[in-house]
Amino acid sequence: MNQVEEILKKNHLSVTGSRQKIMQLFLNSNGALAHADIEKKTGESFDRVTVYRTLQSFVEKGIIHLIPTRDNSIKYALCKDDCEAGHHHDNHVHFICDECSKTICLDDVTVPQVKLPKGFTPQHAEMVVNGICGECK
Amino acid sequence: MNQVEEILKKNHLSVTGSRQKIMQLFLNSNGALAHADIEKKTGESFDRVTVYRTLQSFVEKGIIHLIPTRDNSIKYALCKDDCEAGHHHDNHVHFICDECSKTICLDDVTVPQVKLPKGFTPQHAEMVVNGICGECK
DNA sequence: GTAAATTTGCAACAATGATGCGAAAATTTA
DNA sequence: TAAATTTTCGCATCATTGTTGCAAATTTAC
Ligand SMILES: [Mn+2]
Ligand SMILES: [Mn+2]
Ligand SMILES: [Zn+2]
Ligand SMILES: [Zn+2]
Repeated sequence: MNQVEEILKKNHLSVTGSRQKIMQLFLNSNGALAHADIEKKTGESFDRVTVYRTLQSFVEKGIIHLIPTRDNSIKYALCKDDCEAGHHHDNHVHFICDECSKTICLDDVTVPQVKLPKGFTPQHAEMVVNGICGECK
Repeated sequence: MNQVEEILKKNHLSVTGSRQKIMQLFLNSNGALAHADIEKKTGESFDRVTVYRTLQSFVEKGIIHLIPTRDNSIKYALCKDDCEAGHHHDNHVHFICDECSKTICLDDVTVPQVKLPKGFTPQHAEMVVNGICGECK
């Protein structure tokens, strides 16, 4: 049983062509992927709707997480092992390169806490940094 | 000359019905506005395209700024006085209430700096905090 | 007040995403 | 391993969001 199959089985997802191919894409890619990237790379293999539904189920199972971007395009990236179905707890900073426009999970940089005004109760914080990445500099 | 007209003139925008009405909405509202909010509140007055273009020109002039959200819906809020055309420099944290789903500029809370891995050069950072706001708690 | 510049509304289009449903594929059962 | 059951897929269809070109209307400048 290969790595892809293992991940799907572990998360109680049936092993189908689209899921295998898309999961493999995430494992190969070193940055985050947009829906459009995936559709481009899977070529003619799958229907657009299937790609949407596959990404949704991966998110629900805690296999991948969404990354908010300033231009409101959704990106997806693999979660670390400790995310569970229905409850993500990655809390790392994301970096978007203005040069190559790659989106990178900075797994080792945690989102800092900020002191909020009286009355505000924080639940979750996201931080996205734009700039030039290591490879483009 | 009222406040709205003053703001428009100061930013070298011709004073038109849509711009006046939409600017007034921002001045009245205490939170950020989505395109849909604006369309709802301006009722039948203007075309959808006009609202888009009005918001765009306000952003370009540095009158309002975009707020990224986790669900990838764009929100807009008034900039502080020191933003200029083509170059925003609000760098405050934004808060989104999970209860009333209001989006609030925390003007006094600046986005903290984070130490990035070797090679990464930061240019701009956004931080969005979700939780319960002062009024909902 | 008139000419020039800008903005508006409309039509048309593109991109993104959701849903219902029958056909196909995967998993379970025996 | 074959049949029964469950799940997923692909297609058609629709909704929402946002963009563009262009002629008509409005605003501004003179
Ligand atoms: Mn990440
Ligand atoms: Mn703000
Ligand atoms: Zn780069
Ligand atoms: Zn609230």
